[in-house]
Amino acid sequence: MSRAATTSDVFNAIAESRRREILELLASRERPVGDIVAMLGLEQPSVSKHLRVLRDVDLVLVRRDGRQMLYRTNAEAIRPLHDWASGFRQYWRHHLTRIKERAEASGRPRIDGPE
Amino acid sequence: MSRAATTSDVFNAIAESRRREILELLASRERPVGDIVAMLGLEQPSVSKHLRVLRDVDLVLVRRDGRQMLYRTNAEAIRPLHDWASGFRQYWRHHLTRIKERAEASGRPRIDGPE
DNA sequence: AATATATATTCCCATATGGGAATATGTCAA
DNA sequence: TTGACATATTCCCATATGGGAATATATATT
Repeated sequence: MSRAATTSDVFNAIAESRRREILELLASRERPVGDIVAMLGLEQPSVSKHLRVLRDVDLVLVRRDGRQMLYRTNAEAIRPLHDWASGFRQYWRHHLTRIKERAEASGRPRIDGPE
Repeated sequence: MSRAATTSDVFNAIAESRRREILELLASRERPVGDIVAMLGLEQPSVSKHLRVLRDVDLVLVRRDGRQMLYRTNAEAIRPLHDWASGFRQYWRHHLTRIKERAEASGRPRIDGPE
């Protein structure tokens, strides 16, 4: 097997930094493709291809307005990513904090149980 | 140019679901490679290769214990990902909810505080 | 209809996989 | 030293890019 498709899920889709930039641009307001091309300095076909990937995983929504296609970020689709990362928050506190907590709470059932 | 290397950054490294599973396993405690192989049902070389990628972007830390290599997740490295996704939180609330909140709570401190 | 404008798609190509198989490396035990 | 155990690395291969160039599609304008 080879690497998973960029359109297989949100995690793969945002692996590309250009696509993350596009999502940032389209988060606060919808914009036509041409604006993205101008703002990021990419080739138009390149932007269209990235948008296609983002659309396939529902990270952006589109609507037509005359000859323009107006894209905007579907922030809701980024949530799973945020939630996944949030699961690690409890572990990224500084060591000192963790040691302190452990000392203060000795006797308490294992915080860090098996599995 | 082709697709970016999985070791180019955290975003590319976690694009692979197997690697995300490994990070979850190693978040609460360090474990030898063999345990990961058994728990995820993957081939040993495959696990070693995934661990190599995770190491290259500092998503895991290692120490040797006899012939075993004990790996554990470096949660701190997942933070950039979480932070990036957090930037979109303000946009993923439902419209109705947002409108309602705005109407009811003008002036009230944020329910959904920072972090 | 003919032309211009805005996007999308297709083709080609160098590159980076991820899995399987085989092999190398490192460490402990007898 | 020899053998067993635990990991890591290398090779091979099918697949999926992402960028550039060329082309197709859709819509507005005259």
